[in-house]
Amino acid sequence: MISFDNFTAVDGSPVYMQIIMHIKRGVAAGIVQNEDELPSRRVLSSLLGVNPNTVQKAYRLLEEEGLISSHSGAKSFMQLDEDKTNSIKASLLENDIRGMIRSMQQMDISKKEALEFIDLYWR
Amino acid sequence: MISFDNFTAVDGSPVYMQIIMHIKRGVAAGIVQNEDELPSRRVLSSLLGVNPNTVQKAYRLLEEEGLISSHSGAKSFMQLDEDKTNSIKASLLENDIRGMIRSMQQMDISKKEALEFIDLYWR
DNA sequence: TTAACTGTATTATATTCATAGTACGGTTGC
DNA sequence: GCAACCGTACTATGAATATAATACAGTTAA
Repeated sequence: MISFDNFTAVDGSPVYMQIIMHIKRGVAAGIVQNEDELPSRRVLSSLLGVNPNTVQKAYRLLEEEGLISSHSGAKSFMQLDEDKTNSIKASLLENDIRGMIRSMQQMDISKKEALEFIDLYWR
Repeated sequence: MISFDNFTAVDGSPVYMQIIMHIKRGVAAGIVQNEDELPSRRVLSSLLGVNPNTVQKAYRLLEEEGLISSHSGAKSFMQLDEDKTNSIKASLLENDIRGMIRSMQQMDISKKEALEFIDLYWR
């Protein structure tokens, strides 16, 4: 069962998008694997304190991406292969890193300083 | 006059927030300084291709933060001192770095790998 | 079999973000 | 003085996000 233990829905972006990202980061980390069972819409919404429709939207979009298989009445499962997993990992990584680098460069921070900051804040 | 040359309004977050961040990053970089003149609401909205109300919202929030002084009929100017500038820089830096580190840790990336990625993507 | 759970769908409401259009009075340079 | 700006304010509209309350049919385990 995919875990949402360390999920915190408070970063400004839509909750349904945060749910999607939580799952994709799990996939990128190898924590979420093919055929893993997803919490039901009702269970997850109650766990996160959000509306079932919000979870349904996240799951629907993931299904449209081909990462989840859902069938009426049955539980939902991850539908992954090596290609999908690799492509998710690569895209998330590049996105996050490029975003942070753009920010730091706009703040006129040097690469050396950036590396030092990361070293400092990493725990 | 504060420049919006390299501004691109397409990162998912609200445009008014992107305007605020653009200015704050300029402050953090030392490019935007005390008493610098801001483009008028109408001029900037037309430059960015957004509604004047969107720019007004960004400016209003910056004024409420004490970073801008506006008076009806007159142009708007930055209102900065060393304390404000330092606090903006520190807060932006910490935010960006912590966000990126959280992402990379969720993806199970090691600190060593993280530093290598930054080194690779920095240009 | 049947009760409990599942996915799915619908309607209604509220808030935020952004747009469009208009208006009013203050400031500034010619 | 006056035209051309400026900040500020308001109403109306629409899309996106999220909530609430139902409803219905498929699946599954006791």
